[in-house]
Amino acid sequence: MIRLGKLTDYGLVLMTDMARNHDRSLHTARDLSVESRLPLPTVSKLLKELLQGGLLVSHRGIKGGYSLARKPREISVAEIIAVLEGPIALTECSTDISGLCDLEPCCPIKDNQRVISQAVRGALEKVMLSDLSQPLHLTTIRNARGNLVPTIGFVSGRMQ
Amino acid sequence: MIRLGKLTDYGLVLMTDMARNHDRSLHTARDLSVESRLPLPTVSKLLKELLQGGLLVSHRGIKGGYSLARKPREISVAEIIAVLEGPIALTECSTDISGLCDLEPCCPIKDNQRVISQAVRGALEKVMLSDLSQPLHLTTIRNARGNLVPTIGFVSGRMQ
DNA sequence: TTAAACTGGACTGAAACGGTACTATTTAAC
DNA sequence: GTTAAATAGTACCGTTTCAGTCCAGTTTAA
Repeated sequence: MIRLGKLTDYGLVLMTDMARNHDRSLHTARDLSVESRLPLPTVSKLLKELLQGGLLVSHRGIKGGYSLARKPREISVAEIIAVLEGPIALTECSTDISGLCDLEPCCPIKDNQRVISQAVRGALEKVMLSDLSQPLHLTTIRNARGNLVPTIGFVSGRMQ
Repeated sequence: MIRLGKLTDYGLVLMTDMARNHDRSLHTARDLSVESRLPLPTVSKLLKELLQGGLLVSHRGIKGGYSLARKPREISVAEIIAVLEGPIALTECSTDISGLCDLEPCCPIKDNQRVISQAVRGALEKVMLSDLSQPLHLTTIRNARGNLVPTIGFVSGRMQ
């Protein structure tokens, strides 16, 4: 399974939450912890990283907090992942930093790895934070007949 | 960094190698080990997994070996990765198996995770093994003027 | 001055991963 | 029929990475 670490997943949750409540100018780590049901230390850690990655701006001191550095539609999922997991590449070979792979000088598929990484990167760059935050709230969704129904933990067939 | 395990990377190397030497009907683990410069036990292990995943067919006994189950253009990179790493999903939540996530009943972005996973999966399904094996051999590539130049460990700007 | 919030770094237990070894089974060739 | 070469299956272990936590420091509104 190609997978993101849990922390990156949580990071996406936090970013999505901030995008949803975009009207609120400042989000404290504590608030986000409660809303996301994630432990405070973890939330705090993630916010720091997202800040350092330039995705958030912070206001220190009491009455401080974090807010999105840009509009949700201007932040791609690729960026968020890159900040939390490093550059998006499927192997060390695909990174721009060289010298990490033993087979480097004669690696048979080095350039092909780039093809793959680029495909994934391109796909993720097209998904924006606004795409994650707007479409469906989990509490109510519209069913096939167009009626609004309360839903818990069930996902519409929209994507599949 | 979204990344594949080293073993998956090696698996791609092996599959690519078999696709390149597609004329040779049978490839032994030993041959592939020499060609790929990968340790024999590792190669052997990978070939077993690729076999079980249905990507290879095997012939046992002396003069045995492995060969591709289908033509290179009919095997996608997504399949290879899925065999070696499990289903392509970015988080446990994105898998069809449920009940793994604590937040499952009220996860705020569960359906959105699927959007992301689907984007990546779609991208990888479009890249076929034949795309990896044919385009450029590392020894010679064509430069901007169309001249064939010997190249070692350098990649053309084709993708970027 | 105080309390609430961010900032930075360090630490630890657990899980995953890479890598290897061993044994059994199959089969072509002599 | 025996042998040697190859696949098939399983089990193991050391290393590394990851998730998660904690603490001490800094900033700033009230």
